[in-house]
Amino acid sequence: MKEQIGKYIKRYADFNKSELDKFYSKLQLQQLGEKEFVIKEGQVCNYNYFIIKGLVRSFYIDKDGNEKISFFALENWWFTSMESYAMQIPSLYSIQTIESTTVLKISKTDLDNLFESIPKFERLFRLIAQNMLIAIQRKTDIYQQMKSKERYEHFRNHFPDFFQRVPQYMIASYLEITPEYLSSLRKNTSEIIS
Amino acid sequence: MKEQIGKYIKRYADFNKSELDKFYSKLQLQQLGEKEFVIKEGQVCNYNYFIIKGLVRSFYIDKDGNEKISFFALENWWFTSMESYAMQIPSLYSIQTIESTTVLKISKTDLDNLFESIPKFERLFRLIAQNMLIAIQRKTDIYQQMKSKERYEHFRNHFPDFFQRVPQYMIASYLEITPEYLSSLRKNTSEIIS
DNA sequence: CGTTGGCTTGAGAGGGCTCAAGGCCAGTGG
DNA sequence: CCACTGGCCTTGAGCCCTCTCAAGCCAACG
Repeated sequence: MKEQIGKYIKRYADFNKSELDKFYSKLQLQQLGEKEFVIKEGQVCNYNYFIIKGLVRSFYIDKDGNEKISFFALENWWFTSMESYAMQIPSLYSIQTIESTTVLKISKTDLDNLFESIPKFERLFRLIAQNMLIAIQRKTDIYQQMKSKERYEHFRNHFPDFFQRVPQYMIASYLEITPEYLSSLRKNTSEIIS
Repeated sequence: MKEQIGKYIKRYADFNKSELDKFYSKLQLQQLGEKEFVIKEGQVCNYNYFIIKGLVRSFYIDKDGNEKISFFALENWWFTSMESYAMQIPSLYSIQTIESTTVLKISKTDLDNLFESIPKFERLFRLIAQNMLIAIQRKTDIYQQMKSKERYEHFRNHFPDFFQRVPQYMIASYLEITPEYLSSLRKNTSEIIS
C-alpha cells in the first residue's frame, strides 16, 4: 500500500527515505463498502484521499433535486471536496463509493505541516492541482463542442475503465444527458454496430 | 506596479523585503494594444502573466472553425495557457487582449528557480492553482444546471466588470450561446424590464 | 462615404428533455 | 425454492429550447 502511493508521488519529485517515512506516518487507512459516503453534503471535508483500490463519484444536488456527477476517481487518484477542504467550509458535494474502496487519507493539518517542513510536498500538490486544472479545462472544452452522442462515444473510448465499472445512469449524469436519452443513443449505436 | 502585485501576493503568504525584491527582479513589463495577441495557438507559452491593467480573453477554435472563449481575465488576475506552460507543448488556446493591457510576466525558468530558492512562492502558486480549480469547477457545475437565459443573467449579476467591458458576442461564446440566440434573449428581458 | 464589425430579426429544423409506462434482472425473505 | 421487491434500463409521444441560415441595420472608422 505504501509502495503504491510511494511509487505515485515519486513521479512528481524525488523523495528520500526519511521524507517518505514522515509522509507515510501521517496516512490513515480507511476501508469503505459499496455505496458508502466518504463525505456528505454539508460536512466540512478535512482530508485529502488517495485511492488504493476502488471507485468513487462526486456529485451535488441540482435545483430540481437531481444528482449531478462532477467527477469519478479510481485507483491512484487523489480526490477531496476541494472547495470545502481548502476553505474549510461545508461541502456542496457528496462523495460516495461506487465499489467497495480502500483509501489512504491525510488530514489538512498534517498535510499543511508537511508542506512547512518538506517543501517538496508542496510542489507535489501544486503539480497535482495544476494537472487537475488542465484536465477539467480540457474536459469542459472538448465536451462543449460535442453532441451527446459524441460525448458518450468519446467517454467510452477514452475511459474504458470507468465505462466498465460505472452504471449507465451515472455516466449519463456525468455527460450531461438524461438516462432516457442516453438509452436511445445506445440503441442507435448498437444497431449500427451489429 | 510593484506595489500592486506585491499587495496581491501578500494576501497568500508573508514575504519579506528581500524575498519580494528577488521576485520583482524577475518580472518583465509588457504593454499590449487592443486586440493584440499575448499567445497564439501553436506557440509554446513560457510565461505566467499578471494583469496590472486591462482585459484579456483565452479562446480556442472548435471543430467548425468557431472561436470558443474559455476564460476572461482582468486586473489582478494571473493567466497563462496552463497546459502549454506546464508541459511546454504547443498551446491549443490563443490569448488576446480585449482592451489595451499592461502585464507583468515571469518566465517559467525564473519561476521554477524561485520555487527552489523560496518555497513560499511555491505555496503562492499552489494556492492560485487551487483557487482556479475551485472556480472552474463551480462555473461548470452552476452553468450546467442553468438554461441560457439564466446563465446570461447570472453572469450579468455576478461579473458586472466583465459585462460592461466585454462585447456581447464574446459573452455569448463564454456562456455557450450563439450570438443570435443571445440577442433574442436580451430582447425578451429588456421588454419585461421596461 | 463606403466598408467593416457587431447586433438584431425571423423562419425553419432538430436535438434533447419531460412524463408516464413497461421490462428485466438480482437480491431478499418466507 | 419461489414470489416479491427495488434498481436500473428502455420505449414512445409530445414539446420546447436552442441552433442554423440568410438578411438587414446601425455605428464607427479610415
